[in-house]
Amino acid sequence: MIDIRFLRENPDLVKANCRRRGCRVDIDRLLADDATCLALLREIEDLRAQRNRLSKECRDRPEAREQVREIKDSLSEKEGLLAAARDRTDQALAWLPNLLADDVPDGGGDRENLPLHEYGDKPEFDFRPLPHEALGERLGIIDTVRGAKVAQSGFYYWAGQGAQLASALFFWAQRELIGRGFKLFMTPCLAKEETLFGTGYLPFFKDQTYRIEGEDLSLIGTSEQTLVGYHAGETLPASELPLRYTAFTPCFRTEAGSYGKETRGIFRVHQFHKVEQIVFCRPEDSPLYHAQCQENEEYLMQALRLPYRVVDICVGDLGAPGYKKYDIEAWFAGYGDYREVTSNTNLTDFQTRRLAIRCREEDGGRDFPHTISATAVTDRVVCAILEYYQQADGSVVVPEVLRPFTGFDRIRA
RNA sequence: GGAGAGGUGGCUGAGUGGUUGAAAGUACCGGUUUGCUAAACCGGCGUACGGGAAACCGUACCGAGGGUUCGAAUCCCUCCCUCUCCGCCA
Repeated sequence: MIDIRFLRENPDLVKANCRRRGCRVDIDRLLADDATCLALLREIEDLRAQRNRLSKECRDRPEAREQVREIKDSLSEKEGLLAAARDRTDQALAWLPNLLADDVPDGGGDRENLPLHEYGDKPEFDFRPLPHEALGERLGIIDTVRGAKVAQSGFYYWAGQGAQLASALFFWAQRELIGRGFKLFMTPCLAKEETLFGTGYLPFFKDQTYRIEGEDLSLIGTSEQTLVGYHAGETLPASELPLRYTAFTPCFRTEAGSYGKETRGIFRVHQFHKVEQIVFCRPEDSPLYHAQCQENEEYLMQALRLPYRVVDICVGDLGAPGYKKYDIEAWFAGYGDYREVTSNTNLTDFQTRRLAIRCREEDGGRDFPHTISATAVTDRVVCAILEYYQQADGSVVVPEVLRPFTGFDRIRA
């Protein structure tokens, strides 16, 4: 949420931001509605003050009651106008995207993200490497057919050694993050609209959300929603920041409108699994912790020995709540290209404003903390492992760091 | 799912129509005093929004939303949540 006072004082800046992001909110109309609200608010508060004063006299002076009644009539009329104007401003404000960091690259979509650096050597094969879906099928560890039978196309099973490998990865990643100061949670996998709105998923990604019929509940698209929402309405002592939270949850996305886009394999599915990193920090510290989360992500990739590159996300690919975002794209040997496996976003105070999460300094000063939301690992990382570690005989070697958790060092058909 | 109880400030807890934004206690902050620890005493101590250079003023807030009334924490309606007992259950 953009601070309405910031908008009043910097309309041109917000307009420029909207233009850059292709956001169609009419700022002038928003400001006009806001001015109406302020004017009405002043009138209403004056009337209420009069009413309160007069009604205290009513005991001794019953004739004052008639005056109060008149005030009430004009009050309720103005209150109606205020409610309508406020509704319009809230609506517009809800759709206003976050500001952008100065150095966000231009660009209209994911093709124009800016590669920053690469790590690791792409593997050389003396055979033709397979994509993960082919490997998964041959090894009997990815079952999309039964996923579709039991649920729907876009769902799948990890089976046998594949499920063990995935579990090992997720468990290992959680342990690593705990070792880096993160507090582990197991969270609800459903959340109410307020929570999805507060974390910026609504209204922007409404069509990506599975909603439970007849309930104010939706399946979470990420544990970011439940981990950030955890502190909704709270005031955090600044001395306790940063708070680092992690959780492993399933993530549900309808992927409406993305049919035909990367539909092969299990790269884009309705349910995936993710270990998440969330940081709440003082506003001035968010670039620091954004970098720290990035370092954590890269550390995990490096420990797995997966080649990857880091890309700086351009305007067109940066979601409305984001201020600055980096993705890690792992090398998918069978696919023959880099593909997104994790992302790391500095959301500044966009979420904390919506969720009314504040921090209080020792001296009593209050502010909205910033949040960082970064992936640690997902199923996509398992896919990258399969493609990178595949062998000529069709087996897949288990990355060394995961062997203590899988109990085997190779997946065979 | 059935029956009952309840939601007031950081916490405990008074308050059933009129200077109650809310007693009291506790916690916290400042001060005084007493060898230390501690205690005693005095003072302060909610949030948000609006106005103001500021002091400060106004408005709103006692789970949420409506209603009654000149006036609602207090009365009425709806909803939400929590707790206890019973049933069911991983």
